Amino acid sequence: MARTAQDVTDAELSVLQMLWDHGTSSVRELTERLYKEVSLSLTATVQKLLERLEGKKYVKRDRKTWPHQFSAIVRRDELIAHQLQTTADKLCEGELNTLLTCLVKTKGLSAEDRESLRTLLDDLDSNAK
Amino acid sequence: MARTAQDVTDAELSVLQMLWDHGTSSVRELTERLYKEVSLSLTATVQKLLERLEGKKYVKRDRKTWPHQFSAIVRRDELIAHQLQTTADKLCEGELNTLLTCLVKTKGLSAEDRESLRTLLDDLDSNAK
DNA sequence: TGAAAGCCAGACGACTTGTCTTTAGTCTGT
DNA sequence: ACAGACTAAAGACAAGTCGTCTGGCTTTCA
Repeated sequence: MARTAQDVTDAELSVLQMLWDHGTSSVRELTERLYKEVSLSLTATVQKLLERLEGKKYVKRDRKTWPHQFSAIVRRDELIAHQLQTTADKLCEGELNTLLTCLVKTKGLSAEDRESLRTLLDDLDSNAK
Repeated sequence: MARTAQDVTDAELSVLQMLWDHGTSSVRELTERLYKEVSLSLTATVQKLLERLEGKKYVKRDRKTWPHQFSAIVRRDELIAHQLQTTADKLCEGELNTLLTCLVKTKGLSAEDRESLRTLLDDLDSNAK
């Protein structure tokens, strides 16, 4: 039994970052931004990464345009939340709250960090009301 | 270039869980708990996992006893914090606060969850004062 | 219609990871 | 002190991942 596949690999993530930062793009544009140069092999690499991201439903492709236009269909914070949920499942039996507590407890949060978190919680409270 | 190695793999984690739950153990004990049976190959597998965990400084081995006794040298919450930091580094440029914010924002925390978090923050405040 | 670019499928090599085999070392009861 | 049983250590191995590349095809546009 070999290792379990990662949700998003490093190379895939770097493509996603470009899509988040610059919006809908073509393969060429992405390649230029990522590698500062364009070649047959490099664009093929990006193509493959996009293909895999498309399979994972993190990116969508507009096939009606030429060249195809790619855009992210997860937001950065959604992906983060998903990753955290995965970690929670593995280490805390899915208890996100446990994980949050561990996190807040163990890592040194600054006073400002704590303050902004508290504000955030307040907002949530009033929305939920 | 292949993928970057995982911090703790699934099989390694299951060994760690046993150490967390039952404390210092021998290879045989771990094997029995994990597989409900003992064989040459299974114990060798556990042995190898322990060896790798030792290399990662997550487990220590007492070579003075026979058979060797193994124990975890990270706590569960330390490992969790480390995993989260890794995620933060990858997705938020290391900003743990950003990650926390994303998390709290995106995932539905219950009112009780929010309350316990707030209490936790209060505790931290008074300790830090 | 021919050149330039993009699309796609498949192949590849380096690496990871869980498992197993083999050999050598250590303990136990008699 | 020796047979038998167990443990330790090292390495091999298969299956899978992942980033990269090649080569053949399609589309666009001058």
